[in-house]
Amino acid sequence: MTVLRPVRAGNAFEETVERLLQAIKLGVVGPGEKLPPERELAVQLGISRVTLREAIRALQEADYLDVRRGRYGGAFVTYVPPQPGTGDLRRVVADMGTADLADALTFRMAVECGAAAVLAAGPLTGDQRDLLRRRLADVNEAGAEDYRRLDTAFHLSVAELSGSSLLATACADARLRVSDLLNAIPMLQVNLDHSATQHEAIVAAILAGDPEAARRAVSEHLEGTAALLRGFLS
Amino acid sequence: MTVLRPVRAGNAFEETVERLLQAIKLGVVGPGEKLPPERELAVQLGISRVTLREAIRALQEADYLDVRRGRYGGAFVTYVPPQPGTGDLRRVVADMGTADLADALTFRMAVECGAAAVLAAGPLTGDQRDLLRRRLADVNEAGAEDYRRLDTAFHLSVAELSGSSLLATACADARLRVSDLLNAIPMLQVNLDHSATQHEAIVAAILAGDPEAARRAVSEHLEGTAALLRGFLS
DNA sequence: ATTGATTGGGCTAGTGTCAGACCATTGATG
DNA sequence: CATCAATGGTCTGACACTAGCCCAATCAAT
Repeated sequence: MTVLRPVRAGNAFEETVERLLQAIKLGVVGPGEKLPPERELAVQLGISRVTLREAIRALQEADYLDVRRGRYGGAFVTYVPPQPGTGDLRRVVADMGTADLADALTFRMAVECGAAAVLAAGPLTGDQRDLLRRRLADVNEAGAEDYRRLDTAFHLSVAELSGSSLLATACADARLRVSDLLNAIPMLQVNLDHSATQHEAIVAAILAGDPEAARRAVSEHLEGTAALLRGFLS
Repeated sequence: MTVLRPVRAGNAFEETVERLLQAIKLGVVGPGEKLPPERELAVQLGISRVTLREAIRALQEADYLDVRRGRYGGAFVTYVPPQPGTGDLRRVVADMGTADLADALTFRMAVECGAAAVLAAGPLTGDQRDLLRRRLADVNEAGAEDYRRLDTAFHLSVAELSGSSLLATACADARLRVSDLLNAIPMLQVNLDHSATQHEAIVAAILAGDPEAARRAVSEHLEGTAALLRGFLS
């Protein structure tokens, strides 16, 4: 039964590593940037500094972080997303299992469509409209190294602007579950152009305040990604 | 930022109490039924028996459970959902905060609409169709005491049949967040009739394989509940 | 009445996690 | 060059949680 599932996913250390890995892989803290100071971060994550430091050390040893002491020191992100190639995709899928893959794609479709619809339905301030346009522009101007990160930022912005933190969390979770997959598929210019058009459509629908159109636009966009995945797998 | 939120909601004891309360309030284990044996349940919840027992004792002292020793003993649910009255509603809302309320309603709307659409889109086996009809019939035949529980079961069935365990979990979570509210609003015959019609529409759309209609039907249904809440609050 | 299986009740030793204090290093600033 | 603020590094005592074991109660089957 769904409700009598494990109370916690693992011990505090493991969960913390997972979280930091999320922040890094999703590009919340990009390459060269640093995590917040330990004391601060520990509070944000609701754990003790000791546990946080263990997690940081693990990521350091796995070459995700470079930790420097002293003032202006900190834990700097060294991880750069791998240049994608189709070769890895099957391995990534094998790692997560096809059932989980379908689950993740379905979940993502549901929550992101929902977030876009909610956002389009509500009134938007000028700042919010600007942010949305800014993120859209960022993706369009992005080079190959930054593309995934800024694409993620765009999608998460839609979720966060919806005003529902539960939805935003769900979208972040969903995105994370597919991020390894996305990183493994090659970026072809055709697909990038296609995505750009779809991103435009999403923003247009949201700014126009048309929930149905927004939902449809997101749906088509994500369906495109899913189709791409299936294409590389078959 | 969404991704650097607390790693754990509280200590194991608190989270366990919360979970068991979920199971009880959502009617996963109905009045008079008993929880699984401690050793078994502890494994399911991924916690030690000691911690589980503390949680059970807390619920026992709060009169949710009656614990009996010996063979054929166990932790029996004594909790019966309170007969609803509008008086409590304001207090419940005050407890959770209006921002959280809006968040919960939004989240629920997104995930349940998504689940219904997914379910309607996919092919359904005969058994699945039967289960759906069965749950619908259960709600319609339910007496006042069983109504909320069977209504929950109906909604959760839609989510679980969608085949996405992530979505099902999200729906259960969403339902839980509003369950206190639902329990606090009075059940008027008009509303029950209205809900019954909407439930029929949802099932019809799903069985017809029409995702758009299914989404719309769920949306109207939940919007009705939300409106009802607003009505009692204003 | 006896037995045996099932279940809750309780104990202990070991490990995980926490809060808080203090130390060590770094580099900008005066 | 000395200072100082910000930051990572380390230690300690307390508490939470776990695994595993054995005890106590209950009740159907014999």
